[in-house]
Amino acid sequence: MHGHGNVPGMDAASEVGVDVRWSETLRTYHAVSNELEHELQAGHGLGLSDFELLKALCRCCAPDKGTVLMKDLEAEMYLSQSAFSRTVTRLEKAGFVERAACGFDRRSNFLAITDAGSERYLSAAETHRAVLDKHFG
Amino acid sequence: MHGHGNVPGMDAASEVGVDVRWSETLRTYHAVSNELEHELQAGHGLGLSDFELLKALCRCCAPDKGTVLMKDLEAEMYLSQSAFSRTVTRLEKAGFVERAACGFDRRSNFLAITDAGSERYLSAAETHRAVLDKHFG
DNA sequence: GCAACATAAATGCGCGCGCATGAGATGTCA
DNA sequence: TGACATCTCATGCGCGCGCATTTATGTTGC
Repeated sequence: MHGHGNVPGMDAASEVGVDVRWSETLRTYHAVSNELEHELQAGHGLGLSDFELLKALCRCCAPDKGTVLMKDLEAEMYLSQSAFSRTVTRLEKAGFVERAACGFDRRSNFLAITDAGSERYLSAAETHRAVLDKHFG
Repeated sequence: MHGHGNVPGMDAASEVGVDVRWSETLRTYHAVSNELEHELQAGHGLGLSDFELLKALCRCCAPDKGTVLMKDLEAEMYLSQSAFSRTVTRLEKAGFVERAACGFDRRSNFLAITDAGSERYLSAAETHRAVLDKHFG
């Protein structure tokens, strides 16, 4: 049953190790992301992708201007282009983010975080850190 | 900005460490699960949850009988009860799994893997291992 | 200048997920 | 026994996701 391969000895052991690493990743991911999702939603009205986008926006934008090109921000995230676009729409409707036209390329948009977005992110980040500390600390 | 807490010194460093562990989990999870999803779907017509259910079914059932109570199998998986139920329905329609009534509690169902399910799982497991080896090996 | 191709973002679509609820079977207790 | 809680599983519903396509621009080669 076990061992489809041709190299005997520590082959099976290393394969088991790979399995263990993956199943621990799965376990950790589901436990933490489920709790993050619930806590962020209940406490701050944010989904995990919403939070991650705000986090990346705070991290990537110039400290003075607070603005990034959407495509650059998208590259920082684990989301498809369409999911990213809709997350931006969601956050814009909530007033946490603003699209701004780019002067030299009218296909592109800048993205800026609003004051409300900044405040919401900062309070959500405390919840976020608390959950992470609980699981990893 | 950093450090909302009360213990100075290595506080900030440990918090960063927690962040890094979580973001690495996120990165690994997305990279591996996306590739697993694509490879399993393209090569064997199975989603990741389908595969994980077959895997748990092979692992949990008695070696001779090949059958488990649905609720027991559900407890082994990172799926809600409804998602689990629908995954079973999907796999049953595909002919990889069979529901069987439980004699002494008519609420319950046994779940059994079929020969076709076993074959499909075994070939998919090779793809699965290859992807895992590529990322972790 | 213009046709062909490339890029940024939005949108139509189907799918799998979780939550809430429903349907049916079983357990409990007066 | 009858009323009611509990358990197992299925289903209605809305949501966020990725894929494919569309729309609007830019860019390149002739």
